[in-house]
Amino acid sequence: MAIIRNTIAKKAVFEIIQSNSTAMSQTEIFAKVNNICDRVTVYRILERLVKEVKIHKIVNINGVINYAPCNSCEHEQHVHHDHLHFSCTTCKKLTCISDNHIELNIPSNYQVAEVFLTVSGICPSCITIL
Amino acid sequence: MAIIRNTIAKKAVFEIIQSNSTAMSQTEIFAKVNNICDRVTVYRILERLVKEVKIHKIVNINGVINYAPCNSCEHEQHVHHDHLHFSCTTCKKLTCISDNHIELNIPSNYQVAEVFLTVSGICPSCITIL
DNA sequence: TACAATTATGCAACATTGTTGCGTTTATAA
DNA sequence: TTATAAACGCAACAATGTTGCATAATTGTA
Repeated sequence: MAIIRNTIAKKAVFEIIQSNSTAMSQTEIFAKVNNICDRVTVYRILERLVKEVKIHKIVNINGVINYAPCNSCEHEQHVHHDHLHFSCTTCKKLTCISDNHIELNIPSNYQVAEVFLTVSGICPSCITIL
Repeated sequence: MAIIRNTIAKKAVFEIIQSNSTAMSQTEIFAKVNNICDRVTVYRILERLVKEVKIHKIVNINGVINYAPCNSCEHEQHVHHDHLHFSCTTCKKLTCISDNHIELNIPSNYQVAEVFLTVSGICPSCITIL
């Protein structure tokens, strides 16, 4: 069985993700990590944090993978029934919005793992700039 | 005003997308195009078809952009309230599933453009293989 | 405290996906 | 048939993500 290590770089990456109000891409995270570790290491740390269910992956509308802390993930199924992601087409930021209910109507021969509800548009701060 | 041309390559790409049961990536489409045109041309054709609202873009859970025909897109707002995308983690195929209702509860200071509802998991054909 | 085991890292190289510039070709309207 | 703008090919580039392998670091155990 694998022993999980809590390294300096891993702690730093997790801290960065947790303290940010929006989801972050690997590029953004690496920029904030201040050369504490290699680019590849960031990828590997993110992979581990996802596996440990400390963060989760969200794809924004451009196809860039973003990471957000898993605060409200108490349920083992990891299905976010009240969780929505807003993907801003202007600043490309990905924001989590709670209190959204989804009713799924999927044929029973599909095995559902995760539900991603992403809304594209313009976020409040970009609207005010316009 | 731009004149839209219906070239051989464009017709071929559209035909490929329409005749496939699942959404397709640029790579898959290019593979089926049989060297009728360049890789870059496929990208440009896809871009045009999206602009003409003949196909639409969907991002699968890996971040790869997929394209599907726009059959049920009658409404100009282009918001799919009854449309869901199933992203298979095994075969990576993206399938459209209808008859799903989403109730959105987004703060009014956000300007919504499109809604993407993607469900990851295992599709029927991959379940039977397992 | 020192050591062994194995997890984690750095570096280099590569793979995939998508984009841009520019000169040439081609479809369409007149 | 021809002019013109749209579409294309090619080459080069950019961004994002992955893999292999040798080295470093952490943690449990002696």
